[in-house]
Amino acid sequence: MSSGESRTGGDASGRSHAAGLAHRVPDLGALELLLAVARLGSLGGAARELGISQPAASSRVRSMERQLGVALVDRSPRGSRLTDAGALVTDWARRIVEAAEAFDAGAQALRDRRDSRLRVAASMTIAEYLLPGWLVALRAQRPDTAVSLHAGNSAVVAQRLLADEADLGFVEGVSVPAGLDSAVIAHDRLIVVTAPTHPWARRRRPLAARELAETPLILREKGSGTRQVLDAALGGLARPLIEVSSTTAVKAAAVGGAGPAVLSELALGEELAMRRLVRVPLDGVSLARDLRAVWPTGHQPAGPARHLLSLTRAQPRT
Amino acid sequence: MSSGESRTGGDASGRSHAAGLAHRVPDLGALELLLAVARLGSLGGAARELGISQPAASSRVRSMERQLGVALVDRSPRGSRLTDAGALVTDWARRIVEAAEAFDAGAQALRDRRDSRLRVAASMTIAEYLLPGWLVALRAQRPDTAVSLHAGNSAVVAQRLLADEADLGFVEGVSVPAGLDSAVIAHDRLIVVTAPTHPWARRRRPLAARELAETPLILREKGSGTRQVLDAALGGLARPLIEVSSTTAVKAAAVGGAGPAVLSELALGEELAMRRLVRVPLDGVSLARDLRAVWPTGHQPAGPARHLLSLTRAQPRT
DNA sequence: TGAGGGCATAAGCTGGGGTTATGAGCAGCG
DNA sequence: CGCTGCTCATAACCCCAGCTTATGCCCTCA
Repeated sequence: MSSGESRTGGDASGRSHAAGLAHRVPDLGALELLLAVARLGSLGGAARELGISQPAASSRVRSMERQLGVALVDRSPRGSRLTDAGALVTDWARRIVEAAEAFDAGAQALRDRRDSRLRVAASMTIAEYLLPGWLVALRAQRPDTAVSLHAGNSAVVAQRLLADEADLGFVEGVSVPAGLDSAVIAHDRLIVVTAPTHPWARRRRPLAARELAETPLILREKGSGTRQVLDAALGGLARPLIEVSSTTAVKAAAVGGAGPAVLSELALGEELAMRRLVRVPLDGVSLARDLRAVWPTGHQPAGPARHLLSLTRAQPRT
Repeated sequence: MSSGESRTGGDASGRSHAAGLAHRVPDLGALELLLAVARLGSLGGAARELGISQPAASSRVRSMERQLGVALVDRSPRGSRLTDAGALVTDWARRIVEAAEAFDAGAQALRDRRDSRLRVAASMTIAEYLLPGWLVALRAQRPDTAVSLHAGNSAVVAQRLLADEADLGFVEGVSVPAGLDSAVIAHDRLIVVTAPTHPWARRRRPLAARELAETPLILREKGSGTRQVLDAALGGLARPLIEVSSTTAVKAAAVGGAGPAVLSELALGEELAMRRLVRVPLDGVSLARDLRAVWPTGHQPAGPARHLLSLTRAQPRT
């Protein structure tokens, strides 16, 4: 423990800010409560909706205000309305709660494995970024559909479908595995990104295919959908600088300045918006790829599978 | 209680699922812990990083696994690695934690009001959707910059800047208030959306400007940036079906099927992706608008203001 | 074979969040 | 004009989730 003590003083380098997040952000229950208050205009009403007592709600909101150092609701003898700051906080809180809903829907699908009526197999990128949203939507419309989820690469997805261990699959590879029918549900594109400090970040002239092929890149492992597409586009030439097994690890390496990386734009929303990574324009190579729903040839999706499929269509191009 | 029971049937309805979210989703502390375990490959290491004891970390992860009904980490005598399911869960968890970081950065800015070195005034849409991300990035680069935030419409932003109550402003209106210099930092667009059940959702032919002007719409109140742009584009003709004072309320009404709504595409990411709302193509009207940073004429942003400004540039068009 | 890192178990404390019971401010109505 | 009904606040009490320290086992490596 003494070693622990001695370290504590240093306050964990740059990460000290993130460390106490949980102490500075109200917990999910409190945020849900705040949303309910916003919607219903009354502490007591919100309490009833969440199945707790009115004093509990009152004290919880109060302690949230103390924690944030900001008045969130105007209490009056005939109801409670959000303050200006409260409205803003509530909007930010909603993002957390929505992320939590997606988490919940996903986690439920990982658990339900046994008796589920709809068994889904999906590639990692889709399972990470798209599926939770679909599951939330599905649950909203058909709350009683138990879904199970298995994530793996294209080969695994195909295998599970053909072994009747899954009813519906999603793949992101460049080709559709044999024995499966498919429908395109969205378009994705791989993009080249670097840390803002990298020389390429300031390039104006688009990168040529050859340059990309000749430069060592941070990449997903061979066999991943992302890698397949890139190799195909470059003619199998992609040179790995580092090879890692998750999108997250690729991003971490790129943000850390290890070098240029190639990633699905699906995975890069936040990083691009916050400029932790910047996109490098590319010329002469098309890294577009289709995201597809797949199912065993002949077995048109029906029932819950068909319903989920209908939710995934027409991903808008913003 | 009994009275509570009887009422519950009424409006809770679809929302019943959301009620217990906090019981089904691990709290932020647990999620942070999971991320640390993923990054460090060891429970004890993660515990040290978060400043808690190793048994605390162990038990916390265990109870998280119990709660989710899924094994998340493979413990071995020489470290812990995520299981496949654990990797997926961790990725979903990261979204929650990121939303929480944005929340925290925003909340901090609402609190710091007093002694802050950088005072920001922003329009609602920007404060809601863009600013928290910028603040997170700013904090990552300059952890000691205390920022304060005041949200209001363009007029309020201008007033605060001119009264030297703010150092930097952000507006979304159609024109730049007098006395201010500005720089375009991003492009936004208003779009027409309806619930998927609305007849317009199935339209193939784009909507003409006249049709839009003649149809009663769910709108933000007069004076809001959104409304200004729409009125300008239609020649002051927009007919309100319902007028509400927050983006959220507009979305809620639209999702509920009250009618078509006009909203910033910034506000609609989730809703479009999950198809709670669908976009109606529009023809002959340009609802594009610039988002601008503004400051008192002559007072070029310097110091922290300049730095924040540099983070906001070049919002990528996806 | 002993040192060290990693995880688990056990026993005990603390506090946040819950409950019930009660009071007080304000609106609307017979 | 005072009752009824809605709101929120305060007080006193309880419980358990999550923390701590102390310990032990397992495995690896020098």
